[in-house]
Amino acid sequence: MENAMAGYDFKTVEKKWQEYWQAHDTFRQPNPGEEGFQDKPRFYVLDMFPYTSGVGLHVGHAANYTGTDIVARYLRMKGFNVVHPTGYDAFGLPAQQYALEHGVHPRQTTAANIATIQQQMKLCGFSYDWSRVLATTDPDYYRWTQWIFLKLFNSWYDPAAGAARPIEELLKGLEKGDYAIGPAGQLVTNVYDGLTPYFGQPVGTWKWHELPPRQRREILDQHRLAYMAEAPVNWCPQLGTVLANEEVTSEGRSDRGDFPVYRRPLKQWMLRITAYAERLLADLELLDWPENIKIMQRNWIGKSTGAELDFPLASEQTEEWFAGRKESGYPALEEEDVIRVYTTRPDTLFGATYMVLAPEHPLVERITTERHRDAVGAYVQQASRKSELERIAEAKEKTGVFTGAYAVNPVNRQRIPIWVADYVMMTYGTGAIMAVPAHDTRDLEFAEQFDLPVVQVVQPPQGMDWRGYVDEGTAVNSGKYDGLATPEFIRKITEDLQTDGLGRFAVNYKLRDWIFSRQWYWGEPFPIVHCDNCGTVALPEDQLPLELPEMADFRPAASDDPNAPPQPPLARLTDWVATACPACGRSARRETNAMPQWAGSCWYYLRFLDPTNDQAFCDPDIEKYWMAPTPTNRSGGVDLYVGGAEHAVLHLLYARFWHKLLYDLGWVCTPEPFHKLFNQGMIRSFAYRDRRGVYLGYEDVDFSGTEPRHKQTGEPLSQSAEKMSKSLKNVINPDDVIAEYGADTLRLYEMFMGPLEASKPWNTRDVPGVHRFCHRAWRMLAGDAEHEPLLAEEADQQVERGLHNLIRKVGSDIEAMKFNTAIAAMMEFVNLVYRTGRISRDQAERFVLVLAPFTPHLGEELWQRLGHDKSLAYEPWPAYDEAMIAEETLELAVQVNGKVRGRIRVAADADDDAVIEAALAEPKVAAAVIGKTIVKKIVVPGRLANLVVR
RNA sequence: GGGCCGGUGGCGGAAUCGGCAGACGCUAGGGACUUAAAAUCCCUUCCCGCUUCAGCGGGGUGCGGGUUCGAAUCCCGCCCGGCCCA
Repeated sequence: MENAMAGYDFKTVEKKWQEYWQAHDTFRQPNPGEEGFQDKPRFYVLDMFPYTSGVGLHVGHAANYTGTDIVARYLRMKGFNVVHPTGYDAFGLPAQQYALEHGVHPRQTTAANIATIQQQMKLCGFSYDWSRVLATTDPDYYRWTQWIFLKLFNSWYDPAAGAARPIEELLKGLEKGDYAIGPAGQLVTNVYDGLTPYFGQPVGTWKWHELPPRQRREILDQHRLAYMAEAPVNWCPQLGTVLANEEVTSEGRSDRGDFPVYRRPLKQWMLRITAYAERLLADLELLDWPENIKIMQRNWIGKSTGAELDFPLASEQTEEWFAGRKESGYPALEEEDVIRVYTTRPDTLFGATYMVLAPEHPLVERITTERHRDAVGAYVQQASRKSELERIAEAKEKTGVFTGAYAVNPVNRQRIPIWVADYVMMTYGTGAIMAVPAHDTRDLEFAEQFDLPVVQVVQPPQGMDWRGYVDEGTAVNSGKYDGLATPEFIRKITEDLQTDGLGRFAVNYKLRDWIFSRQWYWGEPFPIVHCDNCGTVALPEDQLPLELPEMADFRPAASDDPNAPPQPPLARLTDWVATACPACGRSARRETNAMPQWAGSCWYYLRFLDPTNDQAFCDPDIEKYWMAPTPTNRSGGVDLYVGGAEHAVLHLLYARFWHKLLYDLGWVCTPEPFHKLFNQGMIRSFAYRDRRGVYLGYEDVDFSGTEPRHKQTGEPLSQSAEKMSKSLKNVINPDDVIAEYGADTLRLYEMFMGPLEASKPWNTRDVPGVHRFCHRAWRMLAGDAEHEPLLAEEADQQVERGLHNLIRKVGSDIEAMKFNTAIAAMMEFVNLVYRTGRISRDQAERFVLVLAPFTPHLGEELWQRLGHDKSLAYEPWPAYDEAMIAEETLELAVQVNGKVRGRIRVAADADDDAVIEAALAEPKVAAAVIGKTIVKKIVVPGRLANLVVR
């Protein structure tokens, strides 16, 4: 078998060209100002870089990277300067756990994993510019990750400017008296002298110079974009760290290790991404992204409009209180004896029959009556053990307890009970809700569970049950508002509440600030020092990078006690922790948390542009050349970014946030990092099960018949396309495919399977088909032991026409990322040449150039055999001539009443009358219309004619 | 429960704007070449029916309706699957 295929020896050929590319730096792309740089249009094509797991690349990565590689190779031939880099995302919990499991330092396992992946990438023949490679774990790289963190730390979000600005400017503003300080530390613009009710109570407003130094520092710290705050987090005592929501399973356990996870308030570093909520939402309009990804981001940001309003506690409420409110207006901050709620449906206020506080709500403790104290305490305790996901997921069975306290519905002065229930989240809105069971699904379930009153206030359209009706309708049981349509009602009642000092219009976002610290070892250290004298102090930039210190035992402090204090591994390095305060020189302590896994991937696309710069994260002129807007890229940023949809929200949102910060501060020239985004689909693979449901590996399946059978027993097996996983025994390893068929075949198959964006199953049986095509292409131009090549002196006109058609088709398909149909067209062309029996040298060369982006090794080797001595990587993409493609005569289908009755051949430029005439001359058509009246004649140029008869 | 995407032969898929459904590849069957096998090449391969053959007729893109000269494609309702959010 091997012997007969001696013609195309992919093993030798692929090795030869991989070595050639490496030796000649074929894909090195110089930057502007560098030697060898040519002034040409630019294109930045980027893959989501891989996480350096221990298992290397899988076929899904290979599909993604092959797609971008084809685009990069094509555009180089089209005359673009193409920057096409890659690197490694290498910090984080998976790498640390992998290292722990293997008893090796993560530095070593990471290096080994990087070496494996890089080897795989080179074996696939990807045309990366290896002079730009980086890993997020390189001190030269994370130096700038830390630098950007310091930019966050040293900035505040100026709502007036709608942008981040250096914290010094805030300090200046405070010193000059542009701002005063409200009672909660919030900024008060001095225009109204701090007395206007809109800005809160006039009492308790301070001027900057009136405050003691410590308080001044705290106020500045409160406004930084990176700040420390107590936040409810997913605490996993056994892993000894805080986990991100997506690292927690729906059962409330850790994704890694399956340990219990607890909700617990802990002081953490936070990034103020919420300041950017509106811009992150609005700027989606600038982007050429798949609509579903934009929708996911919009949902995640979760903007809603509605009203914020106050329910006084029944114990405090008097008519004087309401009169006072009308006098003083709606306070900016929640007062002590009121429950503030956010609702998108203030029109349902008359139907609010009870209230619910989140278990973490600060009022719970204060308002619970003696009789209910034990039950409430136990409930709050129990709720803290559930993850947020778990609380949301428990849709069916609602739980909760009565506090014994009552609030007053401000519009009808009714006393309504206050409950505590975990279906209300402290992290959404104000952590308290007014419950309108008649028109809210969860409130209704709760009310039914605990037998609370349900009052209709919305009249649904005819024929629908009002109970549980959540959409818009007409107001009922709502006093003077009865009869109003929902939108009008919302506007009216909110205005009235505002007049009465009881509420106001409000915008709410689901987006939360980003919890940015982790209690693990394998992450970027924070460039921060804690000083008793100066507070939280940034390291000066010239002290970066703050290198991650070596640790023999980097195991996190695991504990069975959910209340034990976090002990980041770095805290055990007492020599390292002890340092001098950069501000005052006295002894101080280093921050011992580490950054989360997302940090490094937030800006890597910028470092690729100027990876060795030690003066800046990227030179501004270089950044401008590669990122500035172009005619086809209005927003600016990476021209094409390809990766899986699993990063639709977090990575892409975090990177956009960091990019906007750098944009505000003038470090980058575009508001968005990635102009065009493309999501490749998941590659699944067939899994085989016997009657008992036991999964079988491919080596145990007999594929020879029409249906898969068990190799040993002959039992028929069930087949289903599943996500690849060890337990389903259906993992396809790209290295194995390369060993058996070569990289060109792997590339070709992955692109031929179907559209890149579609989810599709790997079918091992289809691989030889594209492999055969490689051999056919080779034999066509180079021959083998038994066959002469089809190269001929004289060009065939049919082949020439087919070639022009092919050049056009492949070019437009690559630009549309439709690689599967491009390959089908190449197969058709090769079939045409075999039928014709000859192809001229000149035609052969153009065909090879078209083929090469897909199967670069085969392309280079054939190119060389056609008499060229250097790589085809920068050869111009062949041109095509429309006139050559146009046929002189066309075959049209002729329909009678929509059914095809015959075919005619007419001149390409035949007019409608000529087509109809030819159609009627066709015997089968004539037979179908005979004796009938033709009532309508339709001619679709180049396609068909349709005669409507009666 | 809500949102988004999808459902086309034995399989992966194709069909630019509403215009010949099933390109291309695989599988399977048959044939040529061969001592034999592999490789290669050729033919058949959506379903049903008629026909000795050439060929002919009908149905068909998850299901049911609709719009249209014409629907895989557009609209309405339903079923199923996937992803995201709840």
